[in-house]
Amino acid sequence: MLQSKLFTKTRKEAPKDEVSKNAQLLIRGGYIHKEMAGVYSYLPLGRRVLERIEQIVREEMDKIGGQEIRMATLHPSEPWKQTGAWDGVDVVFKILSRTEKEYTVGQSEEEIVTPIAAEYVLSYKDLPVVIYQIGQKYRDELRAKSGIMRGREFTMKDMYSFHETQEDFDRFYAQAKEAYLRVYERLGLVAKATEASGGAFTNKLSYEFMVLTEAGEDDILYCNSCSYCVNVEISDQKEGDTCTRCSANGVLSQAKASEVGNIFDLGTKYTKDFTFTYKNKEGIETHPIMGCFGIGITRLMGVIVEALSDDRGIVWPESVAPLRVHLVELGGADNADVHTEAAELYRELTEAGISVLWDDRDARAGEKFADSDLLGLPLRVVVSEKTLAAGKFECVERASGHTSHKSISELIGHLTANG
RNA sequence: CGGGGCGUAGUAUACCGGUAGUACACCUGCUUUGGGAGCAGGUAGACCGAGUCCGAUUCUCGGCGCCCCGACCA
Repeated sequence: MLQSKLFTKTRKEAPKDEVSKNAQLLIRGGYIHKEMAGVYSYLPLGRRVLERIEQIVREEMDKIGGQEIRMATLHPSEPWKQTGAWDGVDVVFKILSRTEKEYTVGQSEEEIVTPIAAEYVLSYKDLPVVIYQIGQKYRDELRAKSGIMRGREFTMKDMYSFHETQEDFDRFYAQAKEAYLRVYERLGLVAKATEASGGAFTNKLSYEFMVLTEAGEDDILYCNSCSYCVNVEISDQKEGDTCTRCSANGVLSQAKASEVGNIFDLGTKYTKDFTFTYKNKEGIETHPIMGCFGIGITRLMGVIVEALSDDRGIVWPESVAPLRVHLVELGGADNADVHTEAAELYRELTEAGISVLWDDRDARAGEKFADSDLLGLPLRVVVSEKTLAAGKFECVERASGHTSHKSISELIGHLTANG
């Protein structure tokens, strides 16, 4: 990708109506565009990041048997009235058509997925079923805030599972928990599986997956010795208390965190609402047990920026960076050899399957470096008169600042070995 | 939804009851070239409506929008 052709530009200053770090940096970098409070469009670089996050989530969901679907965005009001959400859940958007017919858009999609599953699950032999989608969600929040971390429109992976027995549900629930932790690890985040309230339909606990960040909206208590972590909303303990779950007498610390996923036992709430039954081994109509598993894709993107950026800009982990290499050509407009060398490097890297943003603009070094820091691609490779003379390119890792000098073959070897 | 704040070029800001200045960005030219360059010239702006006033971007009221705190977030 040529930076001179990229239609977005960086800017020095963030718009004054954005206070959150994630929105400031993402707008300055040209990753996103604000449409209105809580609603953002994702521009070429931002879209690439989202797609990479989605792909990691997709791979991990597929590994535990998830089958991806895509549900409708526009929904009839009837199923929402059937479950009580139309009048009972105040974040549900209500749309009135010109013929006065009522519609809504999904804020979570039990109302849509349950009837779909019911159509195909007729026998205990058809269970379990695990289906998910990655798509837009809409919530009529009274107040959007924190940039892309809490909007009225956002991207979520929502997965639903249907089971014959509680034991089978519990087995899958444990698998899902592990899959979630793998997702966050691959994204370069440290997430804690946090005990939280189970919501409206169960007395059981649920897990929220929390990433420690000052930008978060939740407060959690976590043990410094074991993996125990709990949302303060449901905890009767406090900071400094001894952890009751671990054998090592760990101490609880309190911290701000952002919820980037949750997994719920829905019991038979929805399968009963939609009279979804299957015939069990005895031939008796039975309601499946249902689970719901969410991951906030756009929120994850915001959390990654919040958690990993520094005072010069964004620092993308290798796993989600929009492109791997920022090829920065210095003085190429006045030195044809530099430009030719940069073009050659661009060609070879691209042919080796490595994604490259080539800063081929006629701009000064300071501006290019500042832009490079802001955009936050993992590896900057500089081509200039200096590097031509040295016969090696200057390679700087964005995250660590570590600098090395490599030939084309060394660079490609390095990137393909770690790719 | 309660409370607070803010709406001036693409972005960030200044001043002002007499129609607006600066910086960056953008366009033209020259110089410069390893950490957001310099000079010269240029394009571009008062959220909407009503009121007060000879005159409103400025004051008042209403609307809309945006931000923050809180509440809310099955």
